[in-house]
Amino acid sequence: MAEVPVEMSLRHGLLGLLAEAPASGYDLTRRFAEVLGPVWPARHPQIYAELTRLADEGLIEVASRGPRGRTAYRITDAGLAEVRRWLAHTETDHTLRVEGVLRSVFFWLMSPQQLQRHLQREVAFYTEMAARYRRLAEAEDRGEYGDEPPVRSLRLAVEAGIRLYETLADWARWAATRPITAPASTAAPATSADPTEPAAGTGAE
Amino acid sequence: MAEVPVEMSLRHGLLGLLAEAPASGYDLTRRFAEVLGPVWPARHPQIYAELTRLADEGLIEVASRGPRGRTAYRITDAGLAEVRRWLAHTETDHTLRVEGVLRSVFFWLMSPQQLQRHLQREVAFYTEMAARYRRLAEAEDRGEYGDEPPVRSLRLAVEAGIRLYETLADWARWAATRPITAPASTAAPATSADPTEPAAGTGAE
DNA sequence: TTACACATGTAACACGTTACATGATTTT
DNA sequence: AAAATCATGTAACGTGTTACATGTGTAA
Repeated sequence: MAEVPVEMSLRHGLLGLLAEAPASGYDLTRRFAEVLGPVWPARHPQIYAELTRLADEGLIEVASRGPRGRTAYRITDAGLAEVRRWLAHTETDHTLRVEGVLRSVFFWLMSPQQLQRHLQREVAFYTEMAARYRRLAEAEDRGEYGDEPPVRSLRLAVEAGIRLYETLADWARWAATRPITAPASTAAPATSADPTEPAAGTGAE
Repeated sequence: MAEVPVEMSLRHGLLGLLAEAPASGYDLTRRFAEVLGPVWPARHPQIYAELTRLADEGLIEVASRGPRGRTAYRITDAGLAEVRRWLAHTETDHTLRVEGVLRSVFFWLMSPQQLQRHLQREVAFYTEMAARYRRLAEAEDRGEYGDEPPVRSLRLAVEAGIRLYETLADWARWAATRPITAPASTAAPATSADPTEPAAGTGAE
């Protein structure tokens, strides 16, 4: 209680999910993995630890105990107030941390062949993710999950997923058309003895 | 040398920057803050610690010592090989971690007023960041930094910045038009007595 | 009866931030 | 002479991952 206010997204993510309905650490781990994974990953040890802390602080409480040690938690009034405080009265941390973009700063260290291969894989990945979120959005739009406020909120996050991954796919496609190491006339020349490529097999993969 | 291969973006980010030219911890801290900050933040204690480790492992070496204890490092052949290995032969970590999107999952816990206010601020922030990157891109396109491969690479990262922030700005604007808590007819009705708004001050902050 | 999904946890370590600390050179 | 900037570092802590460990209930 005499603690300084801390910012920490996982804790508020858990509180937010529990604001919808009681859930166990196991449930929450799955929701994080399935829905929030790409936006906010969290493994079970971290989740269980945080739940213990939240309970100690009175922001959540045990709702029920089930079969194999299953412990479901319910959010308390204090917990609800805390998520709301976080949402409405704290600054969003705007750090992005996109490794795919960080790597692009160093593309000049790759051979044109390696770069094309890399960007193709990136495009494939981002496209697939965009499609996955698009399917989710369509299911939601078909009303498969109802249209309660929590579902409408989730729809927004899903839309962000679609748009972000589409943007990254477009970006990677565009990047593939830009000459980096070669002074270049138009696009990739495909063949060239390249000193950046190690002689023999790359080993793994 | 008998170490297991580790993945870790900061270390490769540093190696990548040093592949361009020798630099000190101070220089690298500034480059991370100025250019890579929004994509990959790193504070000086982490950078100095990592530089020490990289030097121990022979991936970089002291290039020169300057005025007030300044120590510039240069990448070694082993270091160059390591960045290249990372770029061409390791999987990109595709985790996004965007707090602004995580928060959207819980928008239903905010009053319409709070939500509009929040989204307005988000739009403002993302728009400003997009503009900042756009200015950088324009300077690069004007040739102000030359057109060497490292600059061309950086141009790609800058483009990603523009596109990602624009996407987020658009998304936030779109989100503001979607009814969450109200069953709604068209757009935001602006006034409504809302039980989600706590009566008095929320306390701290 | 065997395997699988459910369910929770600990320990060790890797990564990252904040606060503190120190001192040198340069600019005003 | 003071302030700003350069330049590096330590210590403590917060956050996040991996590997290990353990046991229960259900379905094949």
